[in-house]
Amino acid sequence: MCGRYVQTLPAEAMRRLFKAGGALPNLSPNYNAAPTQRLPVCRFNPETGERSLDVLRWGLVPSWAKDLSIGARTINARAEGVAEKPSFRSAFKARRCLVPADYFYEWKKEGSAKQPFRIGRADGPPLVFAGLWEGWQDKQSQEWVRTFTIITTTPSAQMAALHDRMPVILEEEHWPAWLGEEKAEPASLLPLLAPWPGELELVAVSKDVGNVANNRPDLIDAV
DNA sequence: CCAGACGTTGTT
DNA sequence: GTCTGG
DNA sequence: CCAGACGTTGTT
DNA sequence: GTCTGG
Repeated sequence: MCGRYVQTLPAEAMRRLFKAGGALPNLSPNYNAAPTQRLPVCRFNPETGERSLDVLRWGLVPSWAKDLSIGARTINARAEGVAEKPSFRSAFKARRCLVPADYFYEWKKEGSAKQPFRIGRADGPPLVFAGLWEGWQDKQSQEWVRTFTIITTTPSAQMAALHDRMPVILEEEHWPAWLGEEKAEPASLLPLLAPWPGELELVAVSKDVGNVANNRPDLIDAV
């Protein structure tokens, strides 16, 4: 769950949202953000004491991986195992990030067909997912690739009608702890990885969103 | 000791 | 890198 | 998450 | 049916 989302926030809006310093990413609005793509996340840099906006590859690749291919299957990390799983535990301890989104997409089975929905906060602000990031070095080229994953949890009462998982949504008051700006035992952060209890807006959209090659503003229009 | 795995999703 | 299974 | 592919041979 | 790529 949470394998596709919308990310159209202008860099300047993300800078304001997170009060980030440093360079701004130069990205086009993305109405069909998919695994392996480069997408913006917010990280805290302990050396500068500032938050930064950085463009990472979606699908966390552990440092020990032989190649990037595992990243297609690590686009989500289950909250229940994030502190223990070999692929995620070191990132959970030291490399947490925030992932901004306008909406995420969810497909509902309707008989043999699948109807996509866009899901966003009913009260206005963008979604901010709890994420983890990791660095991986290509042994051949020596180049570093930074990747991220979105944490999932059990669904809220509202989302349970649609699916059995949902992405972890963090409120602003919890961003400092999640980013590691405040000293905290990683285990003390686990309670944050709970289903967001607020109201979400579900809107049926075009089936065209299924094909990652499609990326147009009208993908988020109600159908 | 070495070899091999290391992840999520949905569906039956 | 680190744990599990054989 | 969905869409689209889904193979072999020999050689270093 | 199951894996890979985006």
